[in-house]
Amino acid sequence: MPRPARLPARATSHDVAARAGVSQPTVSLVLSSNPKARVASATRERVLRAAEELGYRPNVIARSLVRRRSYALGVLVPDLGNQFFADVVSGAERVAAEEGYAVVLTEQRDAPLERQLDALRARQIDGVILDAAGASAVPAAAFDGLNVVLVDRPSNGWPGVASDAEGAGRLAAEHLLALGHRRLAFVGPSTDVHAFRMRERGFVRALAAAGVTVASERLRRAPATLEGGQAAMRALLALPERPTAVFCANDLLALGAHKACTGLGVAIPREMSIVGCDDIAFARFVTPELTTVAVPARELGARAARLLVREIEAAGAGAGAGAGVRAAGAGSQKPRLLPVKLVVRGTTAAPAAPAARGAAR
Amino acid sequence: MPRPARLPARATSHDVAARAGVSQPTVSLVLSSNPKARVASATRERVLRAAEELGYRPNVIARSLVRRRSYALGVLVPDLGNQFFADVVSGAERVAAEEGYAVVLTEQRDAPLERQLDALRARQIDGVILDAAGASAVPAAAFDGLNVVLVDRPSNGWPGVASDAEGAGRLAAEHLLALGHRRLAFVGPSTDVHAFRMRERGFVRALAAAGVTVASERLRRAPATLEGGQAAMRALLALPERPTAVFCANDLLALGAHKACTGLGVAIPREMSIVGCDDIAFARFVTPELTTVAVPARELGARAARLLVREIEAAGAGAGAGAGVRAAGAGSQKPRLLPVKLVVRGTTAAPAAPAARGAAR
DNA sequence: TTGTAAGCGTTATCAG
DNA sequence: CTGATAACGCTTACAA
Repeated sequence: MPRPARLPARATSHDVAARAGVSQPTVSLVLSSNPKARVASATRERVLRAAEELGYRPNVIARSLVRRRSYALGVLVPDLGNQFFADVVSGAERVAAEEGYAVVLTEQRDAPLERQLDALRARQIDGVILDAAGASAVPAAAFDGLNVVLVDRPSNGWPGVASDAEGAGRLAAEHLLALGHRRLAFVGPSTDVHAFRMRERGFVRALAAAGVTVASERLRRAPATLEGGQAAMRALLALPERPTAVFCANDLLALGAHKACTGLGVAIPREMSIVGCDDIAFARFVTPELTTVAVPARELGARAARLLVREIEAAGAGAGAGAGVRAAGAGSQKPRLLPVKLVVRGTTAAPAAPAARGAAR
Repeated sequence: MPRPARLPARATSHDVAARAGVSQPTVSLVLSSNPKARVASATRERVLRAAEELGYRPNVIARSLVRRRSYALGVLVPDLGNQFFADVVSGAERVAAEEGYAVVLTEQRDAPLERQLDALRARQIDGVILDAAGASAVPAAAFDGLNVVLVDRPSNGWPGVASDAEGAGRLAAEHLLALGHRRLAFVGPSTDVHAFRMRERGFVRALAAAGVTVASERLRRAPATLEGGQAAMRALLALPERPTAVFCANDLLALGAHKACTGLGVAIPREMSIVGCDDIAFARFVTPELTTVAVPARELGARAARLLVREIEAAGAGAGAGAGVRAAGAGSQKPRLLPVKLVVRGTTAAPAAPAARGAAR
């Protein structure tokens, strides 16, 4: 059947070749900017002009097929609705674009991680960025033959980037201690997300180092959401001995706590100091603004992408496709943690009545 | 050169064929679930088993090359950091996944739209979802040969999905009028984003219909951000005749206004009623919670994806690739607007002192 | 320096 | 019903 009259069907390298009066591979040579491509500058010129005139764009799919590389990165996030993850994706996308890679976005949802990875593999994805995938035993074989970078979920098996979550907890503790707080609380989810765990640990340890402990009834577990934070704070406020300050594992929780206090007429920060973690944009939306520990989400994504691209190109150059199995690759793997930063705003102050001595010096 | 010892190199359809003792095309027939593929159930079984045993996954890239379809959708958003867009992407991704398409995410940033589309085209993207691209004259030729769906930016040239932005403005107006407000203000950006424009128009018209006008000094322009909202509200509060209520073009602005009031000790809603638009998650984070008009962002994305897929498959089935030029395709194009919904929460009430008559009935 | 030949892994169109 | 055979558009030796 004669192909239906199709508008200017995309020009191929053959068309360019014809127009330039050269062979098709020559076109490829000229345009692929292959280092060892020595073509007479005369013909190069002709080819370039022909390509220009035809508006030629190499077909990435065809290139992928023969090179066995798609120049695409998969990015897997639990939930785009979470500002933090959206930022990570944004950072990754920027770098990917700079490096000439496309980003194939996949939201985790309910689907099993294994299927998702499989789908990406079918597309010859060059590597994937895995964002805070619950440490739940990943089959490991699921990663077979894939270049992987983990975000905020260190693993001795695969390279990754993470923020200094323990440091975040420590900063919060030191800040609160310095203000004179001694009766402290912590609110965090019970899931096994590494970053949350470390924030808690950092907080508790820094306190311990100062001789302060968090009474178990002041250590509340709650889902990392607004509602979780509200509920936890209500429980805290109902305690016979209220804490004077609380550190929340993320800003959502902190904002929930903030809301609970406001709703119950508990003055922030006079009666209750609150410290969050992440520094999402909305930390500044409430009154008083939330004191929090800033985590560079975008930067996290950017580094992950950079690392992944390096990994890919190393693997690609060397042993062909089957890479990604061994961990750090060339050993250049320094699991350096991205620094976090305390951002003091309006939700923290010295405790109201007693205890206002000590670290104040 | 002998290929470097590579771990279980992905099985191809040839491998499956060999193992099943059939020809390669047969494998393709069996696995592509082609409707008119009548293969003896005996061989079908064998093929399926062989594929299973080898863990065979068809190479989507190869398929794309010959079918001239990538089964991938491009999604272009201005800024993932904006909760609203993130939701649109999320909705689109869900549907795309259901329909067997991957999502290639691109953030607009500074890059010219034209380049971005070109990059997508090079990847043989089957279509793109364009999210609130500023109505700034898009070269039109940039869309050549692409299936496009516009989100929240109606165009007579291309199909799209949008929310009932004008209705949103109307709902806000009616709500405020019903509460007895007569001295009203509007805050919105000056950019030519269609949805914002329509929200404003709906608001103003509904008021006009009730014989109420928005004095020009109570119509504030401000970037659609927290800061913009704050600044606008401060200006409003400084007016000799303060409005008793304000409608903001989106929740970010409303939250900014909220914050300005709280900071200045203006009681919400007693002294100032505020209505936002979008109903992002954070509308419930503040105290009192924000009254707003809910816009189904996720649903918007979902519909866009659905529409795009339909468009693609129609084009693919019919006239081959060159589609997307004419607008609605099969004319099934009903630019139905997604309904919005008023969500009354804590930031609206009857005005304090006078004027509390009228629509209250 | 440039052209020829041979794939990459599929799908599609035929004969057998 | 199944098996050759020919693309799809490009890269990469290898020859001329």
